[in-house]
Amino acid sequence: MDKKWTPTSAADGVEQALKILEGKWKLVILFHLFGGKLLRFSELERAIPAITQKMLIQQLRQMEIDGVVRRIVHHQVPPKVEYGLTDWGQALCPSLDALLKWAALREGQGENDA
Amino acid sequence: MDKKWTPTSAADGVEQALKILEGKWKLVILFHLFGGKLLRFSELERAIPAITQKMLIQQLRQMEIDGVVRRIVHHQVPPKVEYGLTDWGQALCPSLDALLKWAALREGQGENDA
DNA sequence: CGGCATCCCCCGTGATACTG
DNA sequence: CAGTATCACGGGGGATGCCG
Repeated sequence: MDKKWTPTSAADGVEQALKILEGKWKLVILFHLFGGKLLRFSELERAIPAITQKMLIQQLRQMEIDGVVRRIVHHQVPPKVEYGLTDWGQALCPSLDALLKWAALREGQGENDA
Repeated sequence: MDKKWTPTSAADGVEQALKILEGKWKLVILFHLFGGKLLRFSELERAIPAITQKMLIQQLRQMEIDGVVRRIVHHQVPPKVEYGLTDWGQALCPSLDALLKWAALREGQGENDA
């Protein structure tokens, strides 16, 4: 399976996966769910102050559809809904972790902030 | 250095890095530069048929500014310009690789195509 | 608390044509 | 070949208000 994949053919499959992560907030949300944490809607809102409810729920829903995020509803009042990663979502952790390390590397590199 | 980073503080730094990868084509381009390959402008164009010149040069420029991509100009006619990853860009390879593996995992998972 | 509906605006993106 | 310039558009994303 890990034969000499041409970048072209590999990229083809990758682009599909990439679309799942597309969007301004997907990765940010995932990072907060990183490590199998379960977070309530409001917790995510507070964790990502810059995001709006609409965007949060929208991206959450899309990722749920894409099978990356799972939604756990607790039928009670007041309502309580938690979000976490699916197994496949967990499989993203190595990538997220690598990304985390990469970001940390930024110190002292050619950072060039906007 | 790898003390107990709170996700909040880590995410703060990560979000900066994430913005660098934002955009419809950044990752796709990076995947084609993956492995230290040097590609000419026209080669990238052909490798990513769906992209327009404008988008290609735009994303390339931004990534160059962000220190992820390097631009090698060969002063000659006809003009020849090659693009590759910087050291910091190379540092993204583990992430890209992990992403690649994750994408491959998609077979037989809960794929749910749009 | 968690979520949906609506309106609206901006900017990311695309198409086309031109230049060094 | 490797860009730049310009115009146009669509929808992603923001603000606000209401509902179960």
